[in-house]
Amino acid sequence: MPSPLGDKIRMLRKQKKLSLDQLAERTDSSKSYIWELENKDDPKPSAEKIGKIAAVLEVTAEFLLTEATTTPDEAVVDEAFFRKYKTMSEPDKKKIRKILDAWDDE
Amino acid sequence: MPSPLGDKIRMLRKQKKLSLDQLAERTDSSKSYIWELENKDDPKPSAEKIGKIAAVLEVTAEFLLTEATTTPDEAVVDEAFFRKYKTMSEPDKKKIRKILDAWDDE
DNA sequence: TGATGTCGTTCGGTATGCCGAACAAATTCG
DNA sequence: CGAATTTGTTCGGCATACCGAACGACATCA
Repeated sequence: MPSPLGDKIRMLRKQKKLSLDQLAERTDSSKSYIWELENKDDPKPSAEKIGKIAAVLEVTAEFLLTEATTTPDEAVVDEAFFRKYKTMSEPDKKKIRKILDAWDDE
Repeated sequence: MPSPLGDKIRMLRKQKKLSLDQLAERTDSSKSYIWELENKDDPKPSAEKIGKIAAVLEVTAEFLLTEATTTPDEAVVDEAFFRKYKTMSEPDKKKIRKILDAWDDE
């Protein structure tokens, strides 16, 4: 019954050898709530909590929240793409963004 | 009485010429709630809502939550773009890459 | 053995995130 | 101008995020 978010939190917490109490303390939460995040069905924490938890666990909030749907080697290609994008001029980048923006308007 | 978060949302929303209703629709929210985020004292939205709002406004969630200024700098916009790109299907991503590859041999 | 401590689990209550619907203001258009 | 439409605002209420406190499970150590 746990969620991907819960699994990630538990895994990272144990990796850092923290108890529920310790993680709770460092994230201004209660341990019962950390437990809920790890074990309940579909937790919907606030941005604030996720931010603090991510900081303590030394990952990005994005990592905790997204489903990691790409394979590692896809990720490499994506990173390369992003690097190239960043070398472009601002007006050109804007054009690319526009293209992406309009992508799924039927 | 508005918060920094509220100011940023309002600013970016107007910049994109969206009404409360339109932004609400695109973020699976109600317009009354978007209004609350913009105008209430100390809003504490869920990570889910902030993620969706950030995506539509084309900034990062961290920018909305932590940054002091109301206007995102280039890096924030780039990062938001990259996140949006990563949500696309692999074939679609490939097309975008092709476009970028063909960019500078005019 | 049983006292002490640490860890995870459960649960009742409170605050508030978030909603829909009604209302007010502004804007468009005849 | 007035009617229609679009925008922003207010408000009552449901659902749930988040809490503290009590509980059981397990290890440690006298």
